[in-house]
Amino acid sequence: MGITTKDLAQLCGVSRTTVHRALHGGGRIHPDTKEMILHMAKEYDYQPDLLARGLVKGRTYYIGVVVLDVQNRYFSGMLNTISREASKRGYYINITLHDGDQQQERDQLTRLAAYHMDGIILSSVNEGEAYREFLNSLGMPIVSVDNKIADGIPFVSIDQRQAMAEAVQLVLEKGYERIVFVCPAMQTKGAQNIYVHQERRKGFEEARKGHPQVEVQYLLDWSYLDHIEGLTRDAKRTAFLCTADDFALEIMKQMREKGKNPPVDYGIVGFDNIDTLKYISPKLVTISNSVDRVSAAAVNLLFQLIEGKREACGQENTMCEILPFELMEGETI
Amino acid sequence: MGITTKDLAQLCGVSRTTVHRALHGGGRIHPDTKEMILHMAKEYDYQPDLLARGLVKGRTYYIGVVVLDVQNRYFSGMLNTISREASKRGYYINITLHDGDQQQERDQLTRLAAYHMDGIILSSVNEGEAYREFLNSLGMPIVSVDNKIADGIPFVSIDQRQAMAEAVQLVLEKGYERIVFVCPAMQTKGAQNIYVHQERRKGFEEARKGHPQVEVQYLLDWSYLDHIEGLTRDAKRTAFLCTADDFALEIMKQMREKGKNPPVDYGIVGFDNIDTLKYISPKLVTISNSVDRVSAAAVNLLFQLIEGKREACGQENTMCEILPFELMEGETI
DNA sequence: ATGAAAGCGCTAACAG
DNA sequence: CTGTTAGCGCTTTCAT
Repeated sequence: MGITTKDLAQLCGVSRTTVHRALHGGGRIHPDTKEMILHMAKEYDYQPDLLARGLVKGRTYYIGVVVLDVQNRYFSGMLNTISREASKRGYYINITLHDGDQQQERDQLTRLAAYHMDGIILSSVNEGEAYREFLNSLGMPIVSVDNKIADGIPFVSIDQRQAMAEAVQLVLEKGYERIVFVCPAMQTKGAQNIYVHQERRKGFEEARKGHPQVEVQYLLDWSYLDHIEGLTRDAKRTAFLCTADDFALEIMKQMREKGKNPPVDYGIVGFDNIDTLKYISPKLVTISNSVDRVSAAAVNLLFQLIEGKREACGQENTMCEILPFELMEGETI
Repeated sequence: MGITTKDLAQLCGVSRTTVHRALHGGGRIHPDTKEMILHMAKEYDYQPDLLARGLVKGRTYYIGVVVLDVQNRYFSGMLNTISREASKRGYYINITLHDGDQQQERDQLTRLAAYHMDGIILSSVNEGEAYREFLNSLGMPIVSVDNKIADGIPFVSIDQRQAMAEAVQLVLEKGYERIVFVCPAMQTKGAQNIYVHQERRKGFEEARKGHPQVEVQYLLDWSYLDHIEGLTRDAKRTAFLCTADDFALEIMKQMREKGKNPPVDYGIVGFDNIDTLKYISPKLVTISNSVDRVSAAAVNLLFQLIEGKREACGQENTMCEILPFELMEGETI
């Protein structure tokens, strides 16, 4: 393709080592030689071969990012933040998708390791001890976002349970008599990042305990849209509590077609605060997952691991960061 | 990190070449030796170093994708399609963002070239002869999406002009008396993929020619939202023709706050058919950019260039594909 | 101040 | 059927 250091050396009548010194400033080199070499380098548009450099240096200044899907608003926000944070530090990112497939996630990770990524940010659909072993075997710094994979794997997240509990609190304060908990994601084990949904559900269960007078219904599979209307036919004031904004949007869309809208006909709360919401009316009550902050924190943590060589996968002290969330006001409750 | 072929050779008491043969099946090798080596490879979880392989083979089975931003619905759709199409063929993608910055785009491309990507899919904010030179100097197959960069650079797109012309036709048929052409993207040269907007504008100009009785207004800068209301105060039936759905959504949002909604108070048409629209009511009339088809075609074209070695950057015959678009029915006109 | 030589891990051409 | 050798392009150590 382009010109190599060998070619440059020949053109300048010096050795490759000298060329290297001119380009990187190591050791003593005569100013004139240096200038001449740099001039030639520019002249012939020398570009270092990054594969070769990576091979010998053992680092590539790349961080690998493995997520489910770029089309998901949540992930695309994350990728933007990660990309910018990384490039501030002179790193680039290599984005790959696992599409919710557990094996694909493993494959992507081994490939990224084989390409000598300096670190990994991972939104996993795997978990457990065996997977921890696997991750450790890759021998590279890894930070998990949202998902607690296993003890010893650093992760960054918000307090999902607490967030959901506050949502429940809000709904109860408004006097709703029936809560429908919507979480179809749990059905497809492995095809979603189910950990966060599990946590949200736990938060829900804890919060409802103190309020036995409130009726609770669950919609836990992908046919949830078929049951929405039946649940809003009687006089009981009903609120839908969804573990993701997407579910809430689908419900609102379907109800609107029947001429029913929140907060008059029913109440509804989402989760994540995806930015599609800014175009939606009425404004959905939701919880901001603070994707920017979570992503930025993940990058920071990863760089500590990479550069400070802070025990990447220490068994004892799981490094994790729990960040604040925010209950977003809206018009649907 | 892991084990190398050298280690394996030592462990098995053979040469590295034999190990290589066992793993890749070239040449004659004794079945027993092969089995033994493969067994050992599994045992010690051998993973080839992809940097080293790329260095020697000159190919990485990676294609680089350079786009403005992942958060833009249009690009995220594109990335999903490209990723899936590529992995069907055993390739992976390396996604990088240029954030609308012309220099950053160049930098990303040179870096991707330095990493020996086998090909590039590019949504550019650059254009012209000088840039063509630059792209050619990279010496790798490149396909541009949407944007005709220069003669000789293959590209894939829909017929933007024709699409916009049809939108104009539709608006006129509905009897609107004033058309407001909304295209703030043109203002920030270099910060958007302005080529497509230019084309759309040309399509608009051509289509309006035959209809001098219709009043035409332009909103061509980012303060467009400030002028919306003034344009809908009189009795004239007004339609907004936007060069992107995002602009249309912003307008609808603002108007809704004033209690005005399409199609009663005004008409509005978007462009791109981003998938956020499915949650929006009333349903926006728009033009489907067929992002899936465009992306898939781009990947196909790129693979023809990569594998068939079809003249990557032939001056004479620009390889381009113009795909069909679709005018999407809706309720806002 | 400069150069020679070795090596990263893999592949490929040529011997035996 | 197997091994030896050379080389991808870069960095690094040790000599001069």
